[in-house]
Amino acid sequence: MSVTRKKPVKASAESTSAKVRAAGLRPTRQRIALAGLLFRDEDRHVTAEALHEEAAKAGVRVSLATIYNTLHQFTQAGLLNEVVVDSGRAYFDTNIGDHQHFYVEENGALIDIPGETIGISNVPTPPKGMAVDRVDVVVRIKRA
Amino acid sequence: MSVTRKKPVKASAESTSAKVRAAGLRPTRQRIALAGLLFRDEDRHVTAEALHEEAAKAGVRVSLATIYNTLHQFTQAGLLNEVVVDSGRAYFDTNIGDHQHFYVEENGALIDIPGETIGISNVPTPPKGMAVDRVDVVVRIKRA
DNA sequence: AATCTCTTTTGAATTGTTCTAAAGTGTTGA
DNA sequence: TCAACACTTTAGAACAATTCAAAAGAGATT
Ligand SMILES: [Mn+2]
Ligand SMILES: [Mn+2]
Ligand SMILES: [Zn+2]
Ligand SMILES: [Zn+2]
Repeated sequence: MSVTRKKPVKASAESTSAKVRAAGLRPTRQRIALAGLLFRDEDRHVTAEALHEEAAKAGVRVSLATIYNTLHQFTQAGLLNEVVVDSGRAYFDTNIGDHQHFYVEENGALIDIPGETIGISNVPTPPKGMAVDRVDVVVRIKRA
Repeated sequence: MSVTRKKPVKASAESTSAKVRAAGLRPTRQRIALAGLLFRDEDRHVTAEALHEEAAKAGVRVSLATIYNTLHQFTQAGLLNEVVVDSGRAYFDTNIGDHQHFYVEENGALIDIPGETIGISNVPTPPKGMAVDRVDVVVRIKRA
């Protein structure tokens, strides 16, 4: 049988608030609204600017500074992961499980590659006194 | 016997100029000086700002705009590779062979991992109409 | 409700990079 | 050898992404 990861099908405002609180953060209007946008459906990848626009469209007034604060707090709380694929802007990922990405250089889109898919072997031992924090694999793709 | 990659042991001003010319670029004072710094010894990883400071220390007057122009031109000419490990600044690598990196988050240092070391298998097929451009692996390390 | 602490906001500040347009330099071929 | 042209460099402005500061606002606790 295949190991299927449970997706949060539909998070209520209640559980959203609880999720924020469980992360050790006060469930403020802004944090609840952003968590609602981020975690209501499928896993997703957002930039600060994109989330800001999305919030605006959803009628939620949140400053850009708060978007940045929130993304970083959620990341620190383990609710989000940061994905580094571009030396110009930061992406945040609601999929916090072990997985990799396709990165479409042309339009900046990220596509998840399930964690069991790619095999990575023989990662060398880090220099003395250092330990592996994380191994990131980015498959850059472009129009064939 | 082991396959040892040839390192450019010591590039003369002559050959540096030739290298720039061979890349289809006019061997200007700035480009020759920067190529000299970049390719004289071992493979290295630089940021624009770091190369700018290094040039200044070496007594070469080059504007930051020229550093950026040159790094991009060298990259486009295949003399350098860009390495994406930080969403805040761009790194350029004089090692253009297939290889991966350790990235020391603490101080921004990059350490090469030879191309034959890490094994990557089962890279999935990209979406229709797309092709793999490159697979990047970054091993993020921190103090143990 | 009073109070305390944590948050949000606005706008300025910073950082990294790109752009502009004017001045300078490499190349070519009389 | 040098004029003429194309390509380069430069300073500084402009931009984009992100962070910071200080003051106003809002959750939590009593
Ligand atoms: Mn670039
Ligand atoms: Mn930036
Ligand atoms: Zn992802
Ligand atoms: Zn390298």
